[in-house]
Amino acid sequence: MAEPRWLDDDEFRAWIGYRRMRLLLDAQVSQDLLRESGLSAPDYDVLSALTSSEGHRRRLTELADRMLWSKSRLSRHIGRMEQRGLVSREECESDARGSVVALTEHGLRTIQEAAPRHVESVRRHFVDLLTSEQIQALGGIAETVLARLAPGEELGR
Amino acid sequence: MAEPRWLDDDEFRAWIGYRRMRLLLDAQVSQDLLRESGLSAPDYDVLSALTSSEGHRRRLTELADRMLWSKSRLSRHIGRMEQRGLVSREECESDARGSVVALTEHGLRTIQEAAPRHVESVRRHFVDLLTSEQIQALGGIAETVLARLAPGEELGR
DNA sequence: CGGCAGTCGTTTACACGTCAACAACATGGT
DNA sequence: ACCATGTTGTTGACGTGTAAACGACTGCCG
Repeated sequence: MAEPRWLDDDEFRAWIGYRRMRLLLDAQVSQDLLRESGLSAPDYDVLSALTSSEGHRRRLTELADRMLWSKSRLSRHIGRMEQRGLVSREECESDARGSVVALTEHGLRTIQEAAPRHVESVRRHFVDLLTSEQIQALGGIAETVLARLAPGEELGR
Repeated sequence: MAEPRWLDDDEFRAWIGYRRMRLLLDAQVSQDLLRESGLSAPDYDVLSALTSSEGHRRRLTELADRMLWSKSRLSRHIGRMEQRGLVSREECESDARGSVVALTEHGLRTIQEAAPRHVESVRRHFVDLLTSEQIQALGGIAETVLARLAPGEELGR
């Protein structure tokens, strides 16, 4: 095998820094979320995706695709969240195989209370530490990398 | 609760972009690693940390601290890697409670063959897509965020 | 219509991580 | 030397992710 192009110092710093940031930042934000709102990060993602869906409900496969989760994973997770009363399963009218996942009243209140604290946590450990130039740079970096990994995806609100 | 400072468009783009990049980039790089070298990302991290240790061996707790892993996780993972002949456990001379984890001949060959392919994968999906300004910016971002989460850590080679 | 490839969601078996408890040992003060 | 306290690495119980197989159902083509 030909000698590869090893990473130079800047590249190494960026890659290792990214990996370490990913480890610590996600752990910290998840911990805050769990302590302050009783939600795991995946819980929050599910509730968040449902909140921004029409009628606060969505087909299981649609939801899985949107979240980039496997159907299996989502099915299991929805089962657990259903036990806790955060979401509910409904039959799909147009397809007898299908399931529709819906936000419950309790789930809605939970995400509404969790969201502001979560935003504060993200600010505390991340956004507020960076300059607006850095924020823009990171947005551009993510966009570039994702354009290759997930063509045709938008980072819309 | 007072109305929180919601994220503006740039901040939202950076945060969501980061989260989605983390999801897809790590999945892609891990998949390459497993297909090309038969190693999981955690496997690679362990081998990598051992390779850059004196004598290709290290106390279990030291290794766990360095990797930011729990001792439990490392102990279990070392057990599995031992089964595959990648590492071996030795008794510690200076502390009868202790274990020393050592790279085997097979483990060394494996990481040496895996490294160039892994670097190529990181380049393909990440480093080579970015300008040197973006690489430097990301290094700075990670450094800033980590300074708060892991005070007194260095991103040394 | 009838049949059949394909999709939907669930489930089974397994891999892997965490937390808490544990035995074995180290360490420091008296 | 002795005991209290803390550390080390492993383990059991558990929660959660994946891959593959599955039954139920759809939709299309002959």
